[in-house]
Amino acid sequence: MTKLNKKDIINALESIAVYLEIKGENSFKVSAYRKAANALERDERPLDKIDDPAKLPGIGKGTATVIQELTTTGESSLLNELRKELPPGLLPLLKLPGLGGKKIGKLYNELDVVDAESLRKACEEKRVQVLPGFGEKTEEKILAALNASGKRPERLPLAVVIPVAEVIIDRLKEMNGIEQFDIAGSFRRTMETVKDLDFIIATDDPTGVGEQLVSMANIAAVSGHGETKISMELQFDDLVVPVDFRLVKKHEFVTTLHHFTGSKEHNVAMRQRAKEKGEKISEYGVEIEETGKIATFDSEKSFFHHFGLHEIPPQVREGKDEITLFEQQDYPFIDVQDIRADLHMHTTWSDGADSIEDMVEACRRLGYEYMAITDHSRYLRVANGLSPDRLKRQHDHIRTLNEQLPDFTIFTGVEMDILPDGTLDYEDDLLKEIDFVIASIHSAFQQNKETIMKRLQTAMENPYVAMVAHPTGRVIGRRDGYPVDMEKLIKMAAETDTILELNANPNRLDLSAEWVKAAQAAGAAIAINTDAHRLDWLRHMSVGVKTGIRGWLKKQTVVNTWSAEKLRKFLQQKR
DNA sequence: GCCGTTTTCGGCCCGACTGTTTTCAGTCG
Repeated sequence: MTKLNKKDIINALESIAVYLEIKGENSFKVSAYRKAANALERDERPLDKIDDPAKLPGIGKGTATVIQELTTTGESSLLNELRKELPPGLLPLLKLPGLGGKKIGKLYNELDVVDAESLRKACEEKRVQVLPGFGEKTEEKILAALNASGKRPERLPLAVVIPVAEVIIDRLKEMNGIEQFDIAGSFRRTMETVKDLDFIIATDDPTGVGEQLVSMANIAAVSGHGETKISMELQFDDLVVPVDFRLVKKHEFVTTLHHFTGSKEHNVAMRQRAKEKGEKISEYGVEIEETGKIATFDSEKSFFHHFGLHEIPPQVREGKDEITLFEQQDYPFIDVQDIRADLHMHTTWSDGADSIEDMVEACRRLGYEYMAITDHSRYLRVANGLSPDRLKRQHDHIRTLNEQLPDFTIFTGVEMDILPDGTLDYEDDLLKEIDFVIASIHSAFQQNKETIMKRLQTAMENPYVAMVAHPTGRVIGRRDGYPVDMEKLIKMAAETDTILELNANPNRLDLSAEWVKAAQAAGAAIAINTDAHRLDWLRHMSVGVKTGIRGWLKKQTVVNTWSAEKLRKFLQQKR
């Protein structure tokens, strides 16, 4: 028997839900299995620490029995039964847009469709359009979806859609008849990847605004155009981004924004809370059932207040325990206003695009009190890494600049490579002269976990290394990074007083939110830095801060919210 | 299938849009 882990069991429950859906089972029964899978996923304990799954909300007798069976035998008789009954090739069909359980069930029962290939054949032979509930258009759409499937990634990295969102925002600002707009969805929650972009627009003239929207540039297709909702695909070179617009009245804006910000689970939890006090939440407001009156709000803050809650930031609206937590107290989240420095950036001295002077000027304009210039060390030749001599010259230059700025501090710094053999790129004699030494891995990603951990350990134990940058080396949607034992790394960071970076570049977001949470809990210090290689990347700070909020990051944990003096003292105690 | 000091039965979050219909089912978020 193969031992199943928690993820396997969650997947099994989800498969059962999909099979039942195709079978045409009661939709509430179907969602009961999905809910059970969710409940298991949301609980942070490992499987063997959950002695009675039926105690979790959403898991009852039936699903608990299935979980029990999966844990003890590695199989589920229900799932086995369903697999015998229905061809597994039907499951992926649910991903095709426009096809749900009911339609797939019909296709299977009436046309013997068993997988994508037989579905394609049925469409090509025009057997689908004659089924009741189907038609010519449905058949065309299915065929188009089959041809498109697999060609496009299901979710797009945040970094890829940020520029698209910015273009749309600029266009909305130019349009007539828009009173207010904001972006919602997983983009607003600062998820690492998003499926589409959702914009909420307040207007008295939905028809006029709708016409302007569908005549925008870069539209590849308009897939839906109704009174209050317009769906389209925008195309920029090879990149296709699905975008939804919701058009509502000004007084409905806040509840619509909240609704489409989600998450779905958060909304469900909020609605349950509303129901308990005899109210009903929809995107158009809160209906007081007794009087039939609809309450609307002028801010999300007052919306949450209405339910006896402090304002919950979008980034933690996950439907976990945030709602009960915000009943009692506010939470001291980090805020972008708290940031007083950026401690990781590059200039023309290595692979940056802009001069030291320009970076300094930009940081001053951002309202920072101090900063660190951290170009690459000599090992990174492709990035024009600095020899000890060039580094010393650069630091002399920085000190001169610093003297001219009475109200601002530039830390000398470097992003020093941790070499493949585990040694550091510079000697201690040189390092001890530098204010802020970052250690990073940029090479030999394929080494095993033990070797990588040895390298990181050497860096962290060095008294002059202030911080480890982008701790896992991942690039979202492109590469996983090198193998790191994160729990051990976090423990070492706390023990050696080495700062861990939350790299704010939206391609990296490294540490990820979940590890931010773990690092803070373990007492490690965190810095949020942009790693800017050009002036306009300095603006990524807010993405980093929002990712921190997703990890429940508090202001006090973040070293670049401290004063320059406090940070210097912290660095000194390690030396 | 899950849930419950108003309920152990009868609800389950709610609404928009499309393509099929000829008043609505299915899908989606």
